[in-house]
Amino acid sequence: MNEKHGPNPAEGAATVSDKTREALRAAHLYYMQDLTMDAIAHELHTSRSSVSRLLSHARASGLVEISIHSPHDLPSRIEQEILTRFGIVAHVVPVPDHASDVDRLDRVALSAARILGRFVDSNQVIGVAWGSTMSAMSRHLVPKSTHNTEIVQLNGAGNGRTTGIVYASELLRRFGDAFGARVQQFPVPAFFDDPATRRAFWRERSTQRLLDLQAGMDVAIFGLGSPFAEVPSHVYQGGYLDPADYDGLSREGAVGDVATVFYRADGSTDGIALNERATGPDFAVLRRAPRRICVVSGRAKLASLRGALAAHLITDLIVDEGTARALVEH
Amino acid sequence: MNEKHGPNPAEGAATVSDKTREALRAAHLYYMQDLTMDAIAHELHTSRSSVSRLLSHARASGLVEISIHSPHDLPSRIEQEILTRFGIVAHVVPVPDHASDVDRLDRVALSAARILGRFVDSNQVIGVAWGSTMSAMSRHLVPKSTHNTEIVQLNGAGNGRTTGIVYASELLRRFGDAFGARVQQFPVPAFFDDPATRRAFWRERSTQRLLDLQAGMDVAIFGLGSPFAEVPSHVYQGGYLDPADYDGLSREGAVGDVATVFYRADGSTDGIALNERATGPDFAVLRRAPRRICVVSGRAKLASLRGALAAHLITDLIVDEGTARALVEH
DNA sequence: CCCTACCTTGCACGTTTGTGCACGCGGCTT
DNA sequence: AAGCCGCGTGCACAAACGTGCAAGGTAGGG
Repeated sequence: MNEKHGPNPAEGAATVSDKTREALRAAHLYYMQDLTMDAIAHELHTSRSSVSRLLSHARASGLVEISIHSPHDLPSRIEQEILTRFGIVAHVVPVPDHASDVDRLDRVALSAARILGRFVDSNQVIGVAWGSTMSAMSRHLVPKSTHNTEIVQLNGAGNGRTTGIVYASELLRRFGDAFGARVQQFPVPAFFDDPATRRAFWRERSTQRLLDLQAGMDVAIFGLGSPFAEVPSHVYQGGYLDPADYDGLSREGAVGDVATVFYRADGSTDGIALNERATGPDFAVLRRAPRRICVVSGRAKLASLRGALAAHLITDLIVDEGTARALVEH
Repeated sequence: MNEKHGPNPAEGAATVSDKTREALRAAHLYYMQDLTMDAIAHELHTSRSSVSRLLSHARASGLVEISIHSPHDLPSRIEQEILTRFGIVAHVVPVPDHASDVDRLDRVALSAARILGRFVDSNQVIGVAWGSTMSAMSRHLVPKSTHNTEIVQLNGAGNGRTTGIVYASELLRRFGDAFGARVQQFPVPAFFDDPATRRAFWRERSTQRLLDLQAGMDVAIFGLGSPFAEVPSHVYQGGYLDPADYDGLSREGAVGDVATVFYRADGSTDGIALNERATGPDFAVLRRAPRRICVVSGRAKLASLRGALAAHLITDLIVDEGTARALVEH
């Protein structure tokens, strides 16, 4: 309801850098020297609670980075298997089999958000799709300061009448904030009603500028849609598609989509009529990005995932354990 | 009450890798997904205490790595200053000014041990000196598995009648264990009584082999001795040097030593008689190592540090804050 | 086969850490 | 000037965590 903007340039500049400096020192003392927060509070002439908060801040703002290395002599069997079978790097997120789908998605998204920092760097163009997975991720991003990096929206988000999902602009803004990057919105609906409108729009110079950015992406980040799964992705709930569309997709054998562009189990897209109205990048464009990070959770998306792999859309996969296991089981 | 779930009824060799695997999973759940230990215990079908121990193991064995990045737009003033003034990379360890010398040394050593992992890698020869600083470090090393790496003792350690300091062999063994590296002992006293003995010994083929290794070091790690400080380094306490030696050092203007080799404030070593009997590598040899990591704590070693800098012995410095500050103050 | 020594586990307790709340200090508005 | 508002602080309590200890289980040797 309220805007929490407030860089506060007046006295904020000194304060914020001061706080960071203290947080840095607290982090050193806590993580490098194993002091208790009490001891740190004493050294910093403040209270223990403030130290607790300072350390929270240090973690949340990426001053402290916690990474997990599996020893080289003990590689994850599944990740190894995925690498040899599909030629992509997998990050398998451990989630118990009995977890609910929403739990699973949250936990995968949280892990993904924390891994993401490794892929993002200065002077990059980063494409971000839009969906429930990306939305969950956006809430947990660990900031990392970069220069001259741009966040580009990959597909339109249509109007805002969604089911509690944050709007695309909010999502993009979170990515931009986390990395100190400029954000390029793509103010179009998820699907045009008429292919002709799309084509016309695509000829606009402002659209062209954005498409050019997309074509030069260094990193793309996206989830997968799976239109015929028991729990359809949220793109299919917002009223973006009507029964006729579904019939069409079904007839054409579509098994999933990436940023509103649909594909079949073998990765092909030709002849899927709905794609003429979609707003996401053509796969040929998408594949020009050297790193293409896909975040998936839930066995319901297995068919989608297989299709996306067949289409070579993925170079790095972040996936829950159950789905990963199902993927490598023949 | 227990043993409700026996995953591996028959086992033995698998237990250690099993434990690591579990620790890895626990670490993922704890550090990437922010679950509580309780929740993890439930997912792993064990008790909370076991999870606590599992996570301790994960940290202690280097499965989990915690690093601290100061943001690029907020570099530590002191580290920056040292870089421009001396051309070396400094890691300043925050320690309150009122800390005792032993505290200071412990805390710097702890930090240094945790930073060390960044410098160690496979297929390297790593020279390690011997002293109270290195001893303290050795107790906190974070394991990192490497292949074909060797730890080489830089200077002799004499007999074992030391003041509660672990013997050199123990110290070296700890380094070797931490990195899965072979250890090359150097079974000689810290100082020979007679320069001729040293020269003779140096001609031995077994000694030559070790000297060759030293000459090909990739990394050297050492503390600094400061013979004339209020609290002399432990090399000067073990009865290695007698009053005549001290007189000689004093006359020659020695301000410190690296691995038993003494130098003056300007970094020169020529004409310091004691060096003829020392067992550490000549500075010309030492300087062939591309990375030379020096760990220092306490203002008492400031003169030593200045001399070592003048001699260009250091490429990476790990130092407590007070000493760092004193170093850059003119 | 049994015994012993060692290792692992879970429990119980004390310590350490996270967080809602009330207070106090500016700054900004009226 | 007064008052409101936002922010940071410390307190107090609850939650989470670490660890000594004793019970049980395993391996290895007699």
